[in-house]
Amino acid sequence: MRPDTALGEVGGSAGRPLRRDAAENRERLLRAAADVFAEHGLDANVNEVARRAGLGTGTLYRRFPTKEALIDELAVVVVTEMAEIGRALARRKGPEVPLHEFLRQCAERLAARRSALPPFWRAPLPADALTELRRAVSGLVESARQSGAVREDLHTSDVMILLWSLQLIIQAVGAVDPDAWRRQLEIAWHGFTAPGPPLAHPPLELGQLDVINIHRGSGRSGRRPRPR
Amino acid sequence: MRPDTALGEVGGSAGRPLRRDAAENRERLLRAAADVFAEHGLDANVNEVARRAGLGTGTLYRRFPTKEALIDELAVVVVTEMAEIGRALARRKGPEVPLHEFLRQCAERLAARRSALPPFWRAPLPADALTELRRAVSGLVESARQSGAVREDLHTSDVMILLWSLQLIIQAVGAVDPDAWRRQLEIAWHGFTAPGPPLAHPPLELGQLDVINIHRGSGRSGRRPRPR
Amino acid sequence: MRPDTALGEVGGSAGRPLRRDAAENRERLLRAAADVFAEHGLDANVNEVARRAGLGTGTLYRRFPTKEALIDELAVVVVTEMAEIGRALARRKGPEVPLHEFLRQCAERLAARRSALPPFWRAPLPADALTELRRAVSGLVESARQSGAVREDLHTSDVMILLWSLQLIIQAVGAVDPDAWRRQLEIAWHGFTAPGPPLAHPPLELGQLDVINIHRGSGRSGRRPRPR
Amino acid sequence: MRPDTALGEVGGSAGRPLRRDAAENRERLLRAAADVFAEHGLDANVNEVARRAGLGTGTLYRRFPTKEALIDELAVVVVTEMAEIGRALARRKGPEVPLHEFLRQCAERLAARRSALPPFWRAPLPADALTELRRAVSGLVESARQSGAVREDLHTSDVMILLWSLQLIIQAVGAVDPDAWRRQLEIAWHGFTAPGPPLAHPPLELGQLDVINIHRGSGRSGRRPRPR
DNA sequence: CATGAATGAGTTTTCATTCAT
DNA sequence: GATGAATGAAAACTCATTCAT
Repeated sequence: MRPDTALGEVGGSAGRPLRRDAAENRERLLRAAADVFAEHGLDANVNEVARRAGLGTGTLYRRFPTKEALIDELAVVVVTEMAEIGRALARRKGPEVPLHEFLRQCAERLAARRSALPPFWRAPLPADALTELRRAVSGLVESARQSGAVREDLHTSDVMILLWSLQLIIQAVGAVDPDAWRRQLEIAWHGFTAPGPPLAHPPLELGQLDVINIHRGSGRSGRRPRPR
Repeated sequence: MRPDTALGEVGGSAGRPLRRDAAENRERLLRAAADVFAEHGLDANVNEVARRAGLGTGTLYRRFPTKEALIDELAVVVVTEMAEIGRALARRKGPEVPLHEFLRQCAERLAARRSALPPFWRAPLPADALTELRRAVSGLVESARQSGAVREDLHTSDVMILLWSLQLIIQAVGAVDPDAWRRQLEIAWHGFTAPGPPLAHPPLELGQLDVINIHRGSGRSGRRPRPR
Repeated sequence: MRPDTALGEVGGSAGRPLRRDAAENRERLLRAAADVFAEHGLDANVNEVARRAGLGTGTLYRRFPTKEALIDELAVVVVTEMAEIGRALARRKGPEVPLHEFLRQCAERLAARRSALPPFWRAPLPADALTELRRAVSGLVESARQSGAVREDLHTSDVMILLWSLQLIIQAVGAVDPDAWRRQLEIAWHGFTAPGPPLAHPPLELGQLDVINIHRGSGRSGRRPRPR
Repeated sequence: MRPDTALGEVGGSAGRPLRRDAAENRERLLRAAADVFAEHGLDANVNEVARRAGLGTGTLYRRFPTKEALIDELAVVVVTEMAEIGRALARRKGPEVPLHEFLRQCAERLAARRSALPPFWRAPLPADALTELRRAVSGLVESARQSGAVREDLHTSDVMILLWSLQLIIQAVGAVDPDAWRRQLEIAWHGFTAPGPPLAHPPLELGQLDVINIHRGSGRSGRRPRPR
């Protein structure tokens, strides 16, 4: 999926420590951050991230202005990936229901990236990334509804919430059963497709998903830069 | 719905120190903790909790030996409440499906306690409380299966996971739409009841729910009590 | 006597931050700690040490992971110095009794370092340092015995205990009479050299000196580092 | 020795908890304090002392206005005991050297009271108690000198310092060898009695022993009462 | 009088962020 | 550009002392 464009060695000529390319450092830091946050939670030490990336603290701060920004970036990576999955499936023609496949592939990616998930809880996510995802999901939901694959009144926000729930399940019990999400997705899909009278309760407005509040970055914790 | 014995108002008109009974202080602290953690997340300052309760830090630490213990207690309150709801419904005879009513009432309680939820994420919860809840849910699932209200292969762990998901939804978007969970529960219930072939994927073992890992309170900071 | 390499002045004229080398900071911290502990005892505030060194608390904790470690290091410096004095005298050829000279020089050093002594009480000292000292003393005692300078049954532990006593005297009354130890050493030396029947009571085993217990730093307070 | 005058039950008539006599409480507290301080050092918690005495904190504070006072009292008990030993021996007629016997009995008492020793380090000791001890020791030294049992120039302060050293030894290694002091006293006594030219260094003035500085109660630590 | 709950300043330690080298 | 030493505010927790019951 998303090509790791920045991963190739860019090399240098001097005999000293090969001038590492900025883009490569960025990748190293993101990978290290994913690991460290997965192990210790978002409270993990930012120096530990730098150390794990084999870089200095200063370098980390050159790439990401704050710990906040680093975490956000991790979340963006995940969300962007899911948006791309959605767009790819929308293009594809075939007999299977793209929405179903989308959920499966997303969960698969989430499970693979399990280490990068803690930040996913963070909200508000950078708006752009979320908007892309929402747009992609909307299209899939629309076409699923039109093909009669899911109930008439299924809403995009219902799918978004399912994604969140799957993410929760993967993060929570993935270590113990990496495939636990499959059963829950199966059940949830039954919920999406089961026939019956319209749902009694209205869906969440999409805009409301922006204010998701899981604590972290809302109830500001952490040092504030020292004024000089 | 069940009087708010655990965290509810404990009398007193206004005056000022109305006779600070130890038990009352405990309640004040739990209420304050619920509020503060809801506002700032579990990283919230413990002194803030004491201040909000109108008590000294030392008093808080007299009741709860550790920040950890305070948080756990908050979670236990919620879990215990749900177990009680389950036991009450199991006793009740009537036409409605107790499991469905159980989920509704639980969600209702969770929504009412929205401010007390952050700690609910914590795991492992003290084992006793969880065991009670699991036992209650098991009974409800069993009878629902036997009455044919839900699919044959619905498992207790599926319901537990749904509870977690509802909790997530309430915590995440409850501020913006306190009733958002109703729709999601409706959909999920359809998933539980929809007819069809057996689920392709096996359920989670109940014991595995114990190792849930959400990273909060693992990346602990601050003093640890001096070992004696 | 021996240049003050360990804690002594480390150059720099006046200006201000003269190039804060890590090693220099370490010395500054040790010197500050010696002073502060001498003034306020081992219960002294660790922040005060940092402040006295003109450094931030964090810097102190970068060099010494724990207050404990800082104190230990101070003790090690003193003990190591005494071991070196012993080794130097063992090499030296001459008419005087090296053991006597050793005691004199040690006391002289202790008196000069009076401000650094509180931690010396701490036990158990890091084993290596103590072992070195014990080995050096053993040699001196042995040769003193063979030359007939001291009684046949003088034991290394007797000398170690005398060192402790001298340290006590210096710490206790040094402020009021910096030379008080001279008289006590003189008396004690008479005790070591006086002829007569063998001592009626057996010496302490050397290993038993390891378990010395003076209670300081056992009644620990404050944060413990987070376990990794 | 010192009769435990206050130990008898004083009894009460009411059916409720026998009104414990104030004097008895005092004794209980002192005994508990000795134990606790011996176990944890002078930094030990004052509540622990009360608990060990089976009394409330308030009761402790009714008997001793501050922790400081409690500690001082413990030291006074020991010093007073030694003064009494001295006076008793001064009265006794016999062939043995009373000073030698005094040191032996003192050490014996110190070893027996090992648990009460930590406070003995404290200085300044309450003046009255020390004065008594000093007076008693002076008499013994004087008569020992006149009988020719010890060197001409032995000074009272030399004996006082020996007492301190013995105390140190007992406290430090008593747990491992309760009789270690016997050998050290033997050696020291040889130092007191060995013939030879006068000591080259002058004795400490007795008054100077008052300013002994072992840290604790000089470099004021601990809470200061909150001004109201 | 005795009790023990309450108090809050003070302690040790952490860690996001800066900046001299 | 990269580094990692330095920083110091903030956090969890303790405990001598007070005082309502």
